[in-house]
Amino acid sequence: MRDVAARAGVSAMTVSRVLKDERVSAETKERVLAAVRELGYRRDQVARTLRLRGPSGMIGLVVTNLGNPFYSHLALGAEQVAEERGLRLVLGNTGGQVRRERELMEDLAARRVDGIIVVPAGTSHSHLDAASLGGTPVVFASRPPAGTEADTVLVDDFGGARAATAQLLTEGHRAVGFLGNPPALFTGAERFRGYWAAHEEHDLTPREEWIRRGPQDIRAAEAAALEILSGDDPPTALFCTNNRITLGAYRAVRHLGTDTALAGFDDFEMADLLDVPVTVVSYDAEEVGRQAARLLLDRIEQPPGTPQGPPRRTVVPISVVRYGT
Amino acid sequence: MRDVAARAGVSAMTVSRVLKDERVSAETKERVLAAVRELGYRRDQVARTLRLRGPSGMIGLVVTNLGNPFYSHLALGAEQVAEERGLRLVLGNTGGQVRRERELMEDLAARRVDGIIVVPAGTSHSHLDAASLGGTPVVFASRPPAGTEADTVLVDDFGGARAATAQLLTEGHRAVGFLGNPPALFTGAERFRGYWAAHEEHDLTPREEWIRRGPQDIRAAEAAALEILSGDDPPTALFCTNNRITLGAYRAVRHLGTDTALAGFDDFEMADLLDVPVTVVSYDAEEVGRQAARLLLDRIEQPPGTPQGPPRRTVVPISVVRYGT
DNA sequence: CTGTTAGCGCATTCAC
DNA sequence: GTGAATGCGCTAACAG
Repeated sequence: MRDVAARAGVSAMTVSRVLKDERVSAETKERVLAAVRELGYRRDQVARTLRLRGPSGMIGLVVTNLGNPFYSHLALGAEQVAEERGLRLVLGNTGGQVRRERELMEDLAARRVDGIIVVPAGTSHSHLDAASLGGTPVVFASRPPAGTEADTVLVDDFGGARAATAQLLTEGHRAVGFLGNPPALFTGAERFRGYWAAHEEHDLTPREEWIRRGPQDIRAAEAAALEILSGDDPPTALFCTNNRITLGAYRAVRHLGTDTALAGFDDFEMADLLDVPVTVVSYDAEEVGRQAARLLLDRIEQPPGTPQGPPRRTVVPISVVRYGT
Repeated sequence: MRDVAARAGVSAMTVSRVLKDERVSAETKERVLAAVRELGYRRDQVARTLRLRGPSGMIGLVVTNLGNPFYSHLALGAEQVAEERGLRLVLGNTGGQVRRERELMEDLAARRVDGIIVVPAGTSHSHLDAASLGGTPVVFASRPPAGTEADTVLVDDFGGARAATAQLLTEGHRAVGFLGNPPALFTGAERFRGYWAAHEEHDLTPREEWIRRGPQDIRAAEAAALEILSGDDPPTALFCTNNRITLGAYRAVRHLGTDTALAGFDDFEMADLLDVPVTVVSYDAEEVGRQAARLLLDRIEQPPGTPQGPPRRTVVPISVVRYGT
């Protein structure tokens, strides 16, 4: 900046003003801009952030597994909103490890990110509290905070699971199995609740033999589905809590050649091409990211000193789509 | 830091030393660490980066579309390697717009990222040159630089397309259509070259009517495939340049009920469950990100003053997988 | 409209 | 082993 100033025959302060587009004579401005171009000068964001003692222009995004399309779409949505404000996204992948999560949050706070969106990993989230992070605002996505309070964006897990299960029941199925995430996961618990609620509303009680709350990947889901469907008196339909599991179940159904109906959380490409009827809970993963970013920006753009409002919570709606015959 | 120093009854300098684990008496160290804990002190990365005049501990990743699984896996791979070195990833999504790309690169350089991995958007990349970015090292991923030189990681586009096409020809097909990206895209051009080369090696020349070099998404690909397959003397197989297009082609084949064989770049879930034979070019997208990050780290960790070696180029291998009957 | 002074939070250099 | 001065690059606040 000094170099630019020297070349333009002005003080550093004037250069700073030109770059900020403050009141400077047109002529001086021209000279300074010329010098900037000639020297290929670029204002240093790091020094700027330090001096301004304020926003770094970056927001953190901490997810459990970027390889999962849900999270990459969430990231995309958050990026879109951040981009509109000229904010950059700093990414962290925890792999579901609480320790990594804690380190990441600390590191992001130390980098003075303006706020953090996090898909929390563990079951206790006191280390994700804004206060313990030097006041960095935090928004939870996909799973709600436990042991702290914060803005949150959720998917309608309960409603989606209930509606999809209800769809099967309405079609006449009376024996609907459940294949899905462990109950320790918020989404797993909610989706199971939905599955159960739909049954209650039809005055039915699911049979324990038809329920598997463990499988996490396609292979495990396939194995579990094979087991359920090979039992005596197998269910005529299966509800699956995510698309990996639905795929596993489909493999099993296809393998056995039964005409088991499937319903599952998460839409997927090709769902309409399977040769068994599939009901799917569809929602906009990008929208989860967008809403999270918006909640965060609302906090960030709050003038300092303003009393903080209570935590807000939004829910991204789902729709049930029925494919196949 | 001053607060911590005061509380521990030492100077700020000593606190700095403790945090860097330099020679400090064990007793002092203990007192300082206690003060750090009590005050919840966290060393400011921004000030640190400014003072050290060096590494910010962040690397930039600029991709065209994070919603595409290829890029999100690339990001995941890059994150893995960065994570090992304690580096954070700063993400930018260009949507394929050169203008956004230029702005992003500028911004990242201004933030003093240690280096940038970029999937370039346009056809001329002089604005992506390290020199024009204040010396920030740049690595190209998936597409090579044009109009500048830089380290690059590519997928074996040519080899993959050739091998997959050859597979079809070896199975006896003599009429193989081509469905794919426009030739302006590096990958599109390379994959077309591969398709063509396989034919030459079999002393064949593909017919123009079987070639569509435009479709970019599933719908367009489906339409194009329907067109080709509905013509007189349609091909008995199709080579598709990416998984979106393969899916579109599959829809068309399924719709028409022909027994057209398919081959395509990119593996995808369920490829083995389709009811037509599918040959797929499989590769590790995460590995592209990992290798890009490694090339970048090699540059970054080069002690300043060391003469820069020539640009390096690595190619991620592919394998051909045949599914179905 | 423009320049000068001072300091953001930290770490390097030199003293002690 | 520890402390005091100095400056990284930039910009508020206050002159002029």
